[in-house]
Amino acid sequence: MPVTLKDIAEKLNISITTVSKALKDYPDVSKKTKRLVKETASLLNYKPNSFAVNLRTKESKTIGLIIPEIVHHFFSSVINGIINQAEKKGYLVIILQSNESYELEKKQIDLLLAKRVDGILISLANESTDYSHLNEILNQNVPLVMFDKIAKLVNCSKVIINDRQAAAIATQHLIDIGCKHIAHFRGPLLPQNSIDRFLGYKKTLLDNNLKYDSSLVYISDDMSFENGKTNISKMLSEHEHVDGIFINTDLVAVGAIAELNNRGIKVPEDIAIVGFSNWFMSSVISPKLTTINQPGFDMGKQSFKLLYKEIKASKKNNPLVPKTVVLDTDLIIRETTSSTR
Amino acid sequence: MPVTLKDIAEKLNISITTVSKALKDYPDVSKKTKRLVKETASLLNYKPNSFAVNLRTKESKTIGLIIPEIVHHFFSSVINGIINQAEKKGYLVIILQSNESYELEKKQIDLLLAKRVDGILISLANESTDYSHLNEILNQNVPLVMFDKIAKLVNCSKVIINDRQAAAIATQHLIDIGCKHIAHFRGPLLPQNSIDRFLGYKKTLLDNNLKYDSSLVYISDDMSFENGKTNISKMLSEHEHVDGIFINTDLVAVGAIAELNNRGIKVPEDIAIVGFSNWFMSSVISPKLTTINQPGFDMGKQSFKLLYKEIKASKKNNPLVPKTVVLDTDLIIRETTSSTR
DNA sequence: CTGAAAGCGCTTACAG
DNA sequence: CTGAAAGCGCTTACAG
Repeated sequence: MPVTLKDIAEKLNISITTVSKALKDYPDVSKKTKRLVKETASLLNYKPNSFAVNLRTKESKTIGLIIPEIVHHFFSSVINGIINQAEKKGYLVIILQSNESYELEKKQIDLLLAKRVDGILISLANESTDYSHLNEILNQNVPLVMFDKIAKLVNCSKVIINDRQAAAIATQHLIDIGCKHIAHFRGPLLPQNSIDRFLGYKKTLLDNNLKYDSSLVYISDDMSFENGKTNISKMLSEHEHVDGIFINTDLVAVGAIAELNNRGIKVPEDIAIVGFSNWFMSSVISPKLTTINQPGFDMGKQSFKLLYKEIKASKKNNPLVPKTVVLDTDLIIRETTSSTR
Repeated sequence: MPVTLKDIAEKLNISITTVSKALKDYPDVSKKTKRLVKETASLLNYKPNSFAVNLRTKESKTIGLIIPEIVHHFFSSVINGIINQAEKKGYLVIILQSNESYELEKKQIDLLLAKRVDGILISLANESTDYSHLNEILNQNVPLVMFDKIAKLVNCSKVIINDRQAAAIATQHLIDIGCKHIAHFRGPLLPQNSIDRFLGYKKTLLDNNLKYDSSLVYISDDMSFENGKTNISKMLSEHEHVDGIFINTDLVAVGAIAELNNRGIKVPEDIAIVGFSNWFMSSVISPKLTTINQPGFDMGKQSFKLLYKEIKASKKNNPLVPKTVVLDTDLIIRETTSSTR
């Protein structure tokens, strides 16, 4: 049986109240009593029963995190940033994976709300179009922060990168090294970041007086290695002059490069490529991938920090005005866009 | 304010007791009352207060997971297997990262015990030599299952692969394709799987009447890409005839291959390589890496299953005899050991 | 079939 | 400086 306040009180012949106050350093307890209580507590290896504390204080120092996919370099970096920062502030993190499914995401939010976590961090599933489950969180006054894959219309704090700008920088880089016919492998239609990267690509073409041709835009349904291969095959059968591709995510880019290698098409001489995310893998393949570095760890850290502030504020019944933090990205130039291989 | 049993009771003019029993389908409540209570509960959107339930039932349906590193293909697969299986059984998972540090691991175990999780899953940090923190878990009668990086001497259930056998198969494969001077890049000295893989390598050499030369064994301190490059450099400066290397983990192998590529040394013609883990990356580099496939997802799944059984048993005060589950691995032959490139 | 009562282990407003 | 008491929201043994 675990030791309780009662055990300490009985041992010292004082009240439970005094024991509790002594342990929490209330000013109205004598030094002597405090010393005695603390000694006894550590002697008996007393640990407060968190279940009771939770019930009394109505908080569990636990937050929930829902992520589309854990086995994913970017997201696991974000997780790392989150639990790192959370631990510093004394919070634990329950992690759930939506598998890009709206239904699962919804169920998991219910789970976390039933669990009465102190706050929720979420990166949306690609499938999620309806936001009632997210508003449900806000209705219950549970602090919510969205990151990376967000819903613009939900009124909560967000941590994102400037996808449109990053995509513009990537596309401009292809133009700068001389590409004239630039294709784009985009993500699914719904996620905001997939849309923004596409818009950044399109705008940059037009800003440079290059023609935008919608048939040069290919969709990677599940953002996989295979998608990269099939998109390349499709593209090559439909277009002859493509000399550069801006690809929504590194994994697809790696698949694309593999297929180009197979076909003996030279990267970057025949077709230059820029990816997105800066997975570790990208620096290890041949040729090494030029890509946009996305600060996963920092995104996790900032997301928790925002959530933490909201938790504090909501405890004081003093809710914060939602805020959007935009993190910097940078272009990492490697072999798939440099001719000095 | 969240709805409580009391709210429902007052609305229906019955007792809290009856409401509670009706919701849990106790047989001694009339059908009519049950219907009424359930209707009202769903009308008011009643959710049991988990804090109160935890305090009463002394369980939280939450387990803790400590892992050395999250941003790691193998471990993130294990996490995936664990939370997947846990969710099916109605358990949530709190994840912590030890960063391969013994001190952190110890602190995190304290955290989880203070939190009174229903059970703990752990894969040990490389640094951990002392096991008192693990025995502390057992002393408090909290179910514990170790996986992958285990301590043989701790008396709990375990889920592992047969590292020695897998290493033997990898080494034998190098011998079978004709290698005569086989080096080994091993992991740090402490972890059991690093020891076992080394032993499998050594034994296989001897079984094949090849000489075991300890100077052909190099240590990768932090199992990094860089370790692979520096080990290769060191090895090439010390030995001339090496024609095969069995490398403890894929990331190091990828670094090794990169360095060999840089130096114009042909893989597998000059030096053949077998890795360990089957990271996604391994099938994407050039040449593609022959490796041992380690079933991460399944290891997570089995670990949770074992823990779940122990939780059930310990609730009935009927503790299980610790059990070790050994999962199968297989050799994936790719280009770094095949001459048909 | 229904309900009063005890109790899980804390915290804290209040009295002395 | 100390402590009795109420209460957080449930569950369940027991009485009727």
